[in-house]
Amino acid sequence: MKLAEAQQQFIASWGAFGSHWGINRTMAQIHALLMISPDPLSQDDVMEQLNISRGNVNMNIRDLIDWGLVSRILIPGERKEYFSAEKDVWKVATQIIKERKKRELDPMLRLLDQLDNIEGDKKDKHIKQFTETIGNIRKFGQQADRMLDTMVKADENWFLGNLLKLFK
Amino acid sequence: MKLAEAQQQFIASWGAFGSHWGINRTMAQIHALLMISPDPLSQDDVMEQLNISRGNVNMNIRDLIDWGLVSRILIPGERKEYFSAEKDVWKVATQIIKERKKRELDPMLRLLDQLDNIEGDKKDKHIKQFTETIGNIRKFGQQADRMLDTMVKADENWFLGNLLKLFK
DNA sequence: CACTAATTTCTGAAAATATGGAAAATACAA
DNA sequence: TTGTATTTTCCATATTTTCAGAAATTAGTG
Repeated sequence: MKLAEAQQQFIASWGAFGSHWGINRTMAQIHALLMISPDPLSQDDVMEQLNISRGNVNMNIRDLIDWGLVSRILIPGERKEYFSAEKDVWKVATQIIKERKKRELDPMLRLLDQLDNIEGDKKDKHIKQFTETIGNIRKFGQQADRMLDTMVKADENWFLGNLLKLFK
Repeated sequence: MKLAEAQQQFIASWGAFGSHWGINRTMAQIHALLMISPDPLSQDDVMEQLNISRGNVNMNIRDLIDWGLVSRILIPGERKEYFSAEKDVWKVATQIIKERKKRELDPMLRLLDQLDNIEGDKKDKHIKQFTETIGNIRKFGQQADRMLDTMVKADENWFLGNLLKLFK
């Protein structure tokens, strides 16, 4: 397969993939493009290669920077800003986990804490089912929370090593 | 807190939560409602409690059944169908993992396999960066794939037990 | 069969989201 | 300053997604 074709496919699929994960298509495509680019790219480079407008590129690159997946690169003597993506897949994954945990899991757990105390007859089946469901989701969420925390802090080799032992 | 209020909040948040995860809001809300209902509900019950149209309820319940999260319940003597959600959180989680793996991770890995063989000068930095990125994502994906497989097959207690040992 | 209850599909409308491109703001150099 | 390159914001438009409600289909009943 030719490089150009493979690149196109990868960018397109990464975009589609991302959109199943709450990340918009364009943002994921820009991310894909930067991951396979050996050198940092400018906004104009991205515009040209993906055929999207300046405003769109700008917004999405800013989001990627917020997510900690892309960083600004200043090239001495150049006035333009350049951008480069983290290329270590482990770091990309833990960064995404960290952010999503903060934005989604943590608030959900806080809500579940609040919902845990219901007034009324504990024997009522509606109350019983509700508190039981909430309680179980909470317990599960807390486990997941701890596991993800450890994972984010961990070193890749340590993690994979232990994991392999576990899942032999 | 009153039960009714807590239920409302849970349903609303579960809906919002789901929409970050490629599951549409209504579908997640119906799922939430069924999880906290002690008895199976009919389409009309769901319509009434969530204020959504018959068509919408029908479509989304069908999707939930496809995902393996909800099952049809036939009550003898009753002509209506009733629906009930899996309430074991571990089963819910593994079911979702299983489905998403099948729908997203597996196709992505298949694509990456294809993209691994690029024609051209292996010294070219574009080719080098591309094959390296693809290769790393692939390796990572395969690890995740194996881990999720094990997890899906595993029993909850075994899994959590081992996990706790690992993440102490 | 015919009649009715219940489910499913379909369609256009509405809401939400993404996008392009111009205009405004900023940064830098002379 | 002033002029120019670059980035960022803004908002009208396009696209996608969600949704209600009607129509069509299916299944149960006498």
